[in-house]
Amino acid sequence: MSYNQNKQYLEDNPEIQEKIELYGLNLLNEVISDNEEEIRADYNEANFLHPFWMNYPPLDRGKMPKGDQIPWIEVGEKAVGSKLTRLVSQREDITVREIGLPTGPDERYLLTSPTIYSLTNGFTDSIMMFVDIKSVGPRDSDYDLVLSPNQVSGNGDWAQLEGGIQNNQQTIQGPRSSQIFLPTIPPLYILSDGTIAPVVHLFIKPIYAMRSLTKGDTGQSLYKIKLASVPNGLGLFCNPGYAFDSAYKFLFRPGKDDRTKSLLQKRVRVDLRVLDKIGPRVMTIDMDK
Amino acid sequence: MSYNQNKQYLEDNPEIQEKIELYGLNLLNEVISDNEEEIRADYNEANFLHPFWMNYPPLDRGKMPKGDQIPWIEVGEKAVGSKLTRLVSQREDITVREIGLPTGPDERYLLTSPTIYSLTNGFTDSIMMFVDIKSVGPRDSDYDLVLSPNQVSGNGDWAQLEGGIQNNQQTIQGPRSSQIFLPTIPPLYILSDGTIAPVVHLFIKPIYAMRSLTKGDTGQSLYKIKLASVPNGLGLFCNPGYAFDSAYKFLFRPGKDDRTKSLLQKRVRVDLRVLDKIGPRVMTIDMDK
DNA sequence: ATCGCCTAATAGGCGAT
DNA sequence: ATCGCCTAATAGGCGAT
Repeated sequence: MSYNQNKQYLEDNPEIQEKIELYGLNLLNEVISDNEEEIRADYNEANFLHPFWMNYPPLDRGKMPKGDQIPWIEVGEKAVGSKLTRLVSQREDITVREIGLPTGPDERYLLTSPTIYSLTNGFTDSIMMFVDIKSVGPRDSDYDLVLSPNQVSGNGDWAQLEGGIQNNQQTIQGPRSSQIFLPTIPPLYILSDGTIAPVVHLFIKPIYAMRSLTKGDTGQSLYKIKLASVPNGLGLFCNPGYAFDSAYKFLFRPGKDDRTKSLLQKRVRVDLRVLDKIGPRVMTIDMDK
Repeated sequence: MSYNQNKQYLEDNPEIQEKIELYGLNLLNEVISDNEEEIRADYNEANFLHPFWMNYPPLDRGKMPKGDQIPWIEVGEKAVGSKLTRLVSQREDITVREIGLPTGPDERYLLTSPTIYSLTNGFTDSIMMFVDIKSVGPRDSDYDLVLSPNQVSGNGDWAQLEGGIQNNQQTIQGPRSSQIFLPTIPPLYILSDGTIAPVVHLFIKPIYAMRSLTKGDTGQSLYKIKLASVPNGLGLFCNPGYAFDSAYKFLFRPGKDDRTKSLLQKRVRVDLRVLDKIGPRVMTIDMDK
């Protein structure tokens, strides 16, 4: 049970976890800056290619779609999300491994680097990168993340050897409403070769403009990218326990699911305005041409 | 409308399209062979990590699940699919770009290489790789692919400049039943910089064993990987028109969707036993330890 | 061997308050 | 500003015939 020992160490030394979370955040920020041109070009290429998909677009969905918007989810997942994973893997001192897991976010990989070794004072040279792409257009909120249980880690207790890790349910109290949220991800993994891999949760939020609304133009083009680092389960629920700190009230708010969704599977909202108060965990990058 | 000119060229020279399809197939095969160890290790790591997800597994789905199987979709998509994309991008003479598109398969990217330039006699140096991961366990067929409309290209007519590309609906006649299938992907793209990118459709089929069934063991481990190259829309429906050739009867069979699915959105089955007759388009790689 | 019955998980637009 | 109403698209296990 080297798991419990290492979890305890991370719990007792929250500045270590914070360092590697900011390392991941800054890494994505750097990679975006270094490749801004390519990201914008490939994202906006979807508009140029309109004749190739216009007769078979992803169909309107949800409640009362206005009809002038095209679901743009996959453009961001590929031209930003997959691309950044490749670009990260090409960095000089970084090694990437796609470790098998039956659930998790869009992009997930073990990232190994001597930089992590020195940031953690030799505790580990690896982190489990959990990166999800969260696109929005001009009609949805650009200041929150809607997260599924499989995208958030919890306190990660592992009491019985045969029992596996377990997370506590959290009551999410918003200004008007409340719900339960049950994160399903452990705060760290111990791999078969002994690698200690704390989980780092990053979110990439491509924000697109609907040019029909602003410029009398057409297409949905990349406007901004927001980056966010959400603390892992130990930081959120153990030490320092941001989720329970009144300084960060409404960090979590109820998500987008309706009452037909099973209580324990509901998504939660993370408010970037509040997350930003915890530290330099939110970045906005202008991607407009 | 350089599109029509280039489409015509490819249609008139089906051996060119075939060459790049086999190039893509062999590329994936090589990359798997060269990295067999890593792929197997990362895939099977999901079993070692059982304690980390056992309390929050992906839930059983579909009709009458037996209860001893765990949805293993994402293990294959990441430890095989995403991994192969990264490994391809690391090849010496290959460049990868994640071109934005609102629909398509799991992995899609523009692949540029001098090898393509010479294979096509200078027609183009690039192909649009459309790669989908299709996992199965011991209780599903290992000899067919179930393909969504967004994973298959069609004849790709582009008549009116403003009209965009259009594909013909196909009637799929199986031994017992029939359905309509409407592919939604064009056989080639012309990018904003003039790049001609014929679409190459490849399928990676990780086959896992349920060790509880065979060895009195536990876990779902990688057993084989099948690779398949499905001809693009020009080859299938124009020239030579494999879909209509009685030598390849039942290449397509009805898919897995039920009658509630809109007629034009139904998936189709591609029979690997028949596909194999078209040429060396199916490969099986033993991945058992 | 054929084929379709059947449901989890993801995602974010947009209205109601 | 809050929050939940609401639906497309993907996927493959497994039974019925």
